[in-house]
Formats: sequence, structure tokens, C-alpha cells
Amino acid sequence: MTEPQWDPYNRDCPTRQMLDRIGDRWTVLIVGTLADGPLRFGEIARRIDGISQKMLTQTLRGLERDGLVERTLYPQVPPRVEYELTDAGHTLREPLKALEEWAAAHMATVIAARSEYDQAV
Amino acid sequence: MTEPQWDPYNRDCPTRQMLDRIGDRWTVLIVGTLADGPLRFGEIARRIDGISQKMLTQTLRGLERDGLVERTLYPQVPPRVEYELTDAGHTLREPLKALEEWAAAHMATVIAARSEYDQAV
DNA sequence: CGGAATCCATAACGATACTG
DNA sequence: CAGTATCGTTATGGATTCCG
Repeated sequence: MTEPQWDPYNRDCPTRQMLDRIGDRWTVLIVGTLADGPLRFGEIARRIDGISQKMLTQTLRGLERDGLVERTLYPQVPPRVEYELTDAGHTLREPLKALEEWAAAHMATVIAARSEYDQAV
Repeated sequence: MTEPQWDPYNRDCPTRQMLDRIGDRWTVLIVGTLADGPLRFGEIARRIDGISQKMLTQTLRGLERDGLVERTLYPQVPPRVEYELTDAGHTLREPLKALEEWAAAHMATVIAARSEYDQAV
């Protein structure tokens, strides 16, 4: 038994690792894009406006490494590569949805608070 | 009516702003620390191992600006400053909890997937 | 005590060019 | 088509010093 690692600052803490994964600019977007089924690399790129090839590759690799996305290569010429959420990947959508719902419900208040705060300066 | 801004890449998208807020290294920790009641600046610093004064100040300012934390200055010498979650701040704990629970439930699998992926190289 | 200001190292990200 | 490699910029966080 190692230490109980509930401290999100600890790199080994599950919640910290979660936040590191979804905190970046693209992961949530990619998971959302793949929610309805498999897509080819280029199709994902087209759907996510502004993503670079580098970041798409990099983020997909990370998700694949974590077992959240599965990569399937069809050995044709030109190559065809499809990505789809694994079962684990699909379950991730639940907490993400909770976050989206919180944002939808509270973000107007937050933005109002910001305006007020900024004016008070 | 402005554009519908559901695209998380869009800086104006509520979900994107949420992720920007909780994606940093300290916000979630601070919110968790304040969950049980108000704390002084120094007390928060002591409870969160490894945080610098700069990041504590900076993160608290952000949370205050967003109306999620309230700052109370007691004009004494030396000064005493207390921080506590607002009602909105407390509601944020729900989606955070969803994330923690996902992490607790799936992180072992994710870590196993990583080992397997890394070995396959 | 609770900051603010400054400097610095690193990591994240984007743009571009090249490849099987 | 689906990458890889390289480079430059910007964002982020830590250490230090100073202040009311």
C-alpha cells in the first residue's frame, strides 16, 4: 500500500490526472466529436475548427494511450485511419456533461460577476 | 442574439471557460479546501502543499472575479483576510465531484492502459 | 500577514515543411 | 491521407524581493 493520494496536486492523484487530461484545449472537443461514432483523422480535423495536425495527432495519441480512444488503421493507399471512443471513453462523457451543464447554468452569473469585478477596479 | 457558442474551442463558450478555470493546477484544490468553511490566506497556503504565494493569490483573485469565492478583509494590524465559497462556488463542487468519481472508478484502468501502450512501443 | 512586482525556466501550442 | 520533424512564440508557474 502506498500513500492515499487524494491530493490533486499530487501527480499520482486520479483527479489530478483527469484534470491534466481534460484541461488541455482539445481533448474535450475531440471526445465530443467522437461521441456519435468513429471518424477518420481528416474528418475530425475538419469538424474541429482551428486545430492543427500536430495537436490532433498528439491529443489522439494521449487518448489512445489512456485507453479512451481506439485507433484502427486500414492498410490501403492512401491510408485510412479511424478513431472511435472505447467503452471507457464513452463513460467519460458523463462527468463532462455535468461540467457542461454547470457551465450552461452558471456561466451567465459568472460573466456578470466578472464585469462587476472589473468595473470595481 | 449573438452566435450560438457551443464550440469549446471558442473562448466565449461556457464549457471552454469552465475548463480554463478548473484546468489549472490549483483551482480545484482551493475550492476543495474551502468546501467546509472560510479560511485565512495563510491557512489555505498551509493546507495546500507546494502552492506558492503568487499562485494562491492569483487563483483566489480569479475565483473572486468569477463570483465563486468571497474575500473578506478585517482591517486589523496585521491584516486578516478570509476567503469562502459563495453559493455559486458551492454548486461548482457537484460537477467536480462527478469528475472525481469518474477518476476514482476508471483511473486504474487508464493507468493499466498506459503501461500496456508504453510497453507496446 | 497578505500581498504586489519582477525575473526566469519550462511547457504548451501554432505554423511550416517534409514523408510513406 | 495521415502523419513526423523542427522551429518560434506564448502561456504558465516558481523563486525571490519588497511593501503597507
